[in-house]
Amino acid sequence: MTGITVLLVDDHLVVRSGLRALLGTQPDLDVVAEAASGEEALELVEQLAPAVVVMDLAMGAGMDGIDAIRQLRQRNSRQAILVFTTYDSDADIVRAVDAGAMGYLLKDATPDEIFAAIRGAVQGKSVMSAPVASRLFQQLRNPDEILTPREAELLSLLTEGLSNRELGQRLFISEATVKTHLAHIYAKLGVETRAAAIATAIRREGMR
Amino acid sequence: MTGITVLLVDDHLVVRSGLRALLGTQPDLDVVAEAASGEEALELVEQLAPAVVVMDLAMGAGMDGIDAIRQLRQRNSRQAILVFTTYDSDADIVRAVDAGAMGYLLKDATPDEIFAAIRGAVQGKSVMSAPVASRLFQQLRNPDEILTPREAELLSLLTEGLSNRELGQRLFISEATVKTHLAHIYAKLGVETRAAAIATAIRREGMR
DNA sequence: AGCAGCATCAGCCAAAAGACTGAGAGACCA
DNA sequence: TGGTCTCTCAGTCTTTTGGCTGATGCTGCT
Repeated sequence: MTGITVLLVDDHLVVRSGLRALLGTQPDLDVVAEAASGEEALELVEQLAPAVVVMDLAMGAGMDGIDAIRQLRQRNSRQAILVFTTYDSDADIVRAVDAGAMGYLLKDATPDEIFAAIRGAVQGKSVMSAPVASRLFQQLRNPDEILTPREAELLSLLTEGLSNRELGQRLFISEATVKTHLAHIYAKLGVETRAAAIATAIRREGMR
Repeated sequence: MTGITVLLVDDHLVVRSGLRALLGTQPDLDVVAEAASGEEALELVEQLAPAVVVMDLAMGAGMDGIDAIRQLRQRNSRQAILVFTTYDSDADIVRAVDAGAMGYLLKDATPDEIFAAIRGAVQGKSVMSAPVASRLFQQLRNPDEILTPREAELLSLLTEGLSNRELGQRLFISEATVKTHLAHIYAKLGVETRAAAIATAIRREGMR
């Protein structure tokens, strides 16, 4: 009678109980354990070998979700890993998929979406929330929006609040060059001011 | 037999079910309804007049938690309002308390803390998570660095990348006033440019 | 060899942001 | 009543940013 065994990983107790309550309504889904940290998750996977791991990315202290996914993959465990998180940051999506996540759900997903994602994951299907999918799709369609390494470097410093002059000094380039790079960055990010660039960089790209 | 009636407000279904499951273990706490938005919350409060409203601050679209709290206070309803959110941003704390919140809990609070906060709130006690309290405490020691509610509101919008003009339009004040507020904010944050202010706001204040 | 992309730089101009001073209205408190 | 705080606004001046055009050297690919 054993259905699909599920391990929940989230540092927030309310989220874990919420998921447990939701999944409890489905006869074929069995939450076999909960973990509040990446470390705990690794242990429990080893002990219980659940079919699916539902994992938050942001985990208070210690190992974060991405690291945990990587570790699981390295131990070539065969769990299907589903990311279940609040933010649809481009960088997080790419990193999670790269680390080996099977699906990517947002916390405002409907119960049906969550159930479907879990059932799909054990069958090797990749499921993601609509906003997440559309972000990935958009990235594939617009390669123009990919920052060059130098631009990314500049953007990273930009999020620390440096002025053009300081950026130039830090990177050993003239202020004119800084401006050129910034203009390109703004165009690629679809913004018009440095403030907006910083805001989108931190939110969308997950920089900090 | 009626216990303390509670309304849950959070745009994430899992969080609502989690809270409902947790509160369900306490015989004296009755979750009478759930709302997924600020608008919905206002309606349900009017209809059901719950003793306590447990409210998330970040709510996808539309009215955010702070606005909802303000509206509730204006309709001089006597609900105790508890903020239940993920981030312990200084600015959010100030604004929420200013708007009329009785307590401020973080989502990684233990069940006992949550229960105690709800029971305390109906008796007029103000309860907050330890990290939140320590932030407020630290602020009291450096009164020069405390942002006024208006400044906090402005800073919050600032982190979205708005220009001075846009800030003025959004807050219905002149650009001159925006500049004055910004000058004060910069002084309090110890920065000199808006970019740096955004950077520190996001890193130090946990805004996003 | 030729072309495309990247990184570098200059100069010009308009717009935005920031520093500084001063000031009035309302709230709150001693 | 007087003092303090907060929020509001104005004007001036300097600095910074951003938009635009154009240009050079390097690399890698075809």
